[in-house]
This record gives sequence, structure tokens and C-alpha cells, in this order.
Amino acid sequence: MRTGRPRSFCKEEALDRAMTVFWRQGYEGASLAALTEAMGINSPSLYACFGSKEGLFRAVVDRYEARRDGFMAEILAQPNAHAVAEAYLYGVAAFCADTGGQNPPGCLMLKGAMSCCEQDITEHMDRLRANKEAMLKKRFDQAKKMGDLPATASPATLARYLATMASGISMQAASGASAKELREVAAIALASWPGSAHARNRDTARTPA
Amino acid sequence: MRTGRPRSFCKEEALDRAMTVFWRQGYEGASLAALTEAMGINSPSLYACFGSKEGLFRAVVDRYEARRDGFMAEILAQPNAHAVAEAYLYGVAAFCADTGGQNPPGCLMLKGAMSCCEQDITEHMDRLRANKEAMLKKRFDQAKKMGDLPATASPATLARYLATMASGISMQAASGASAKELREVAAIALASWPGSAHARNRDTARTPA
DNA sequence: CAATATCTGTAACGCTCGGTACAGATATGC
DNA sequence: GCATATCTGTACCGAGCGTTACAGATATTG
Repeated sequence: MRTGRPRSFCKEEALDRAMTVFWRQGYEGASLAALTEAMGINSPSLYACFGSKEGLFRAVVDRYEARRDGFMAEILAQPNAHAVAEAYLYGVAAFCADTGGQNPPGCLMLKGAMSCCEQDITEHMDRLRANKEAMLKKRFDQAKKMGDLPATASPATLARYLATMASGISMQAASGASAKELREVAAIALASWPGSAHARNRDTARTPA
Repeated sequence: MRTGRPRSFCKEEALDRAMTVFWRQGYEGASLAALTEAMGINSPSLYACFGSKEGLFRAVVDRYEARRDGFMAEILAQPNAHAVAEAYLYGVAAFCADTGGQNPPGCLMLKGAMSCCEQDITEHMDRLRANKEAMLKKRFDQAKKMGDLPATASPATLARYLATMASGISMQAASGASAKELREVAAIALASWPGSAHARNRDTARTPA
């Protein structure tokens, strides 16, 4: 076992508390003072454990990503392309609207990436997002072979379309849109899905009842 | 005429130079040093002219908004709802991809709003964006009366859908998507437009030629 | 029981931040 | 020409930033 005085705080809990600060304030807006106060530790403990503010942020992002990997697995397991798109957009809408009582609405990734000028950080987050898009594309390649996407469909463009919509939904959530409003928007977005023409009268924008 | 020593720089040009700094770095990321250097003036001149960093930013945002008002006027003048949606999304895509050789891709509003923790500023920018969405809604109310939107369509939801898509397009542009990729995404988004069912085979996602 | 290794809190570091005091420069108004 | 008003550059302010030196506390190792 490791020698020396043991750490007096829970690393995971500290990361969760730091996450809410970065989520609310962005990367540069989150001061060390705010972070250490929220985490309940002093700065030397933070530096011993995470190396730097950037190291802490990366650890937070990794933790955030790990949680969303489970979400993506559920999405990709849907039986066909339309179900994937539907589960993805409604899932993103629900996620962005759910503050968990402490986090602000929207996505940590977007808030973090937009509020940071350090290139290596923004590139890292762009890569993570591109990776999610690539997972969708791969799933749609497969769907095309299975025949639940038309032969003319472009998996890459469809994946980018969903990623674009997800970013937009996150932005709308961040500026105060309700969960219901986000779902309505997702519904319109899904009406344009290749092969869902007959769903139009059901899914497309209608005056809410 | 005004007495005293005259200002030795052009206010509008200084605002344009400050705009590119805010656009690249965000509100909080743009330091006074970076701003004064780009503007070619010293800080006392900046403060005499704009009052504070926040005052400068508001002036920049006003100037940015004034330019986009012309864009919105063109959009709203389109002959029917579908043309409005099409002109809007393709216009946003073109705008976000066009850096003008100095600005980063994407929208100053999103970058500015996301990189700022001061509530009065973010609220101001949210208000401006909501205002654009309201203009679209009003136009779609009118379109519904004119019969170029189905009676079941919800102008508010359609306007929110376009605003969401526009935010998403801006985010994609900011993370490196090309103009062509943005247009392809816009095309899919337009395929779900109420009443454009027959356009699907023409507009929806296809493997690029 | 040392000896060693790590974590802890206090207190400070150098630096940059947004903002300004001040004196000199340059215009107008009489 | 002289008083007045405004802008300009230099040089600086206190506050807050991310980060760390250091000494004391607390664990394992032998």
C-alpha cells in the first residue's frame, strides 16, 4: 500500500463538486478559490491530486465523458436508425433540461469549450464530440447495410445533423428553454428523418394541445 | 461643435477591431491589453470612449446586431414560410462559415454569451436572440393566415426549431465544419418543414455526388 | 521505535486583471 | 491670446489570478 499520510477527501466526490463549478462558470470563469471552496479542500491538496487547474478540468471532463458513454451505448443499441436518432435527440433534450438540482441546464462540454481560449483544451473537447459523431455515423453505416436507411442516405451527414441538433438543443436549454420545448424541437428534427415520411402528420410541429 | 482635443481614432473602426478580439476570445477571455493593442489605443482612451470593458462589449454587440438586422429583414421578406426557413438556415450557414479573414467561424453572440458569467450581459444577449426568434414566429403567424403553413403548424415551435438549428450550426462551424457540411445539415433540417413532403427526395440527406 | 513518504493548512509568490491619476497636448469659444 | 474642455500617453493602483514554499500532521515500512 501507499505510504505517507492518506488523502482526507474523496476524489470522485471532489470531482463532482468541481464539475458543477466548471459547468456553471466555464473553464476560465471558474476561479481556484471557487473550486477549492466547492470541493471543500485547500489549493495544495488540489494541486497534489490533479496537478493544475487544467489537470482538474481534464479529470472532470473524463468523468463526464465516462457517464455519457453509458448513454451512447444505449442509443447505439436501438434496433434501427430512426430509433437511434429518436433516442438520441430525446435523450439529449432530457439530459440538457435536467439540472440535477445543482448543475445549470445545457452541456458541460459546450460551456467548457466555448469559455476557454487554450487551444489544447478546446481541441481535446472537439475531439470528444467528433468521436460521438463518428459513433453515430458507424451505426448508420450498419443501418444502411441492414436496409433501414435508404441507399441514397449519407451516414456522415445524418450523424452531423444529429450532432448539430444536439448542440442547438443544449444552447436552447442553456438560455432557458423548458424540457417540453426541447422535446417539441426534437420532434420536428426527427420528422425529416429519411424514411419517416409517414410519421410527418404525427410528429411534426403542431399547435400544442 | 464639441470643444476640447478631438479623438484621434475612428470609433467604428476601433469597435470592429475589438469585435474580432471578443469573437475569438469571448468576453472574459478578452483582456484589456489584447483589446487596446488590437484597437491601437491606450486604455484611458478606451475608458473615455466606452466607459468600461462591459460598455465596450455592449457597443460591439450593438454594432453586430445592427448588421444582422439587415440580414433578418431580407429573411422575413421571403414570399412564404418555407422560403423564410430556407433563406434563414442557409444564410446562417454561410455567415458562420465566413470568417472574413479575421473573425473565427461561428457567432459572436454564442461565443460571447457562453464565455461570460455576468448575468446582466448574458441576459441581454439571450434577449436579443429571443427577439430574433420572435420575429420568425410573427412571420410564421402571418404565413399561417396566408395559407402557406398548415393550420396544425405551431409558429412558435417552428421558430424555436430554426433558432435551435442556427445555434447548432454555429457550434459546428466553431469546431471546424466546412461551409459545405453546414449546408448539407441545413438541407436535412429543411426537409422536415411542414408542407415540403414532396421536397424530401430532392433535399434530404444523400450521399454527396 | 525511528525513518520515510505523503497529505494538510497557512501564508505567501509573481503576474495579470480591469481601471485610473495625472500631466501634457490640442482643439473650441470668447 | 487666454480660459476652458477634451483627448492622449505614462505610469501606476488594489484586487484577484493560478501556483507554490514550508512546516506540521499522519500514515506505512522496517
